Amino acid sequence: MSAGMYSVDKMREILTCYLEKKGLRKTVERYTILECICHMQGHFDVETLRKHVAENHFRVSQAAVYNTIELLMDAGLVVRHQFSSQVVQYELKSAALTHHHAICCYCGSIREVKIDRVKIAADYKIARFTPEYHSLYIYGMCSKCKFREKFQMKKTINEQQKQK
Amino acid sequence: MSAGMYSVDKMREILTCYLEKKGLRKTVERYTILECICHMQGHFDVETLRKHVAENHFRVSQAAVYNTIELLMDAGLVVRHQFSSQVVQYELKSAALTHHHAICCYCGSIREVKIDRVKIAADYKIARFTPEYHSLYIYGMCSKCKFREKFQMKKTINEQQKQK
DNA sequence: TTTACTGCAAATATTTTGCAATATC
DNA sequence: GATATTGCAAAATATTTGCAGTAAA
Repeated sequence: MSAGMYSVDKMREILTCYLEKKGLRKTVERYTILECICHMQGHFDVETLRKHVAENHFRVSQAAVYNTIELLMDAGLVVRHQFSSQVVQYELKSAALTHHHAICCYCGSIREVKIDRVKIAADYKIARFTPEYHSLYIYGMCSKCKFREKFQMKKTINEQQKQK
Repeated sequence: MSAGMYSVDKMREILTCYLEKKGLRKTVERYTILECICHMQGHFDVETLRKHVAENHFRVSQAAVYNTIELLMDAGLVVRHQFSSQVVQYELKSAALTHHHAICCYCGSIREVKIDRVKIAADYKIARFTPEYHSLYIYGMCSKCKFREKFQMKKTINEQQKQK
């Protein structure tokens, strides 16, 4: 599932197309970062990505990471998520296309859920707007928290954080 | 539409209930901030809210604004959004319940869209998860950008920002 | 009277920017 | 060779935290 529906090669190809169309340069950093993202499972934040790049290949500056993520989003290869925490998360778009997210408001856990995207897409026919991609975030209570609640042990994220 | 489906009084009541249940204090700041949010149209960020509070009522510290927004989210009165920009936006939950969001990837504009929430909710029956609320973000191209594209004037958000 | 909450200011975290060096075209 | 892109470090922005003072219960 690491690279979702597309292979790493396909991703590189899409990036190349995008860069050529836009007249941008094919730098080693851009391809390296893309490849690292493909090999990371699921969601990631900027810092995690940077460490992953450093561990596996070579050093890339913070600025380049930010630049490249923006570029990859623009190229339609990566999408941004903001779940309950403060940290912005990213994900390969081709992976994101295979699921939605169920977020527990009580422990902050995030679960990927298979939901028929076509069915949902069919529901929104918006006048004067051409949809390209959609994100559905479902907030609620996971089974672990439901269980805890039964035994009067329910804690919200706020309360958990205050304990620190 | 300022307060969505609920009146300001109803909101205050919900807050009171929540504070009493949790054994938290009914401070002037909490009620003032809630009231300001009710009177603001649509989305807002922390800084805008702070200014609005200052203009209309009295000074509230930044820390208190952050604390209170967290608390209001916990109370189920406010929801958080992260659209394309870096700035986190908030919205009254009762208002958010009346629409979803169509976000233009090319100019960053955000449109509220009426979509049958019940229909969407019916589509996700998740095992071992109790849904309470969901957000649907539809990314695509608005009519203005579609028009611009026709005349080879298409610009992405990235390109627009670089011009600054 | 107790202590949760606020204001203030400093600390931390996150993202952007300016500029010289470098690598792509 | 021209210049887009990088690395670096500093600046800007956003959020959290510690602590003394204030006010809710």
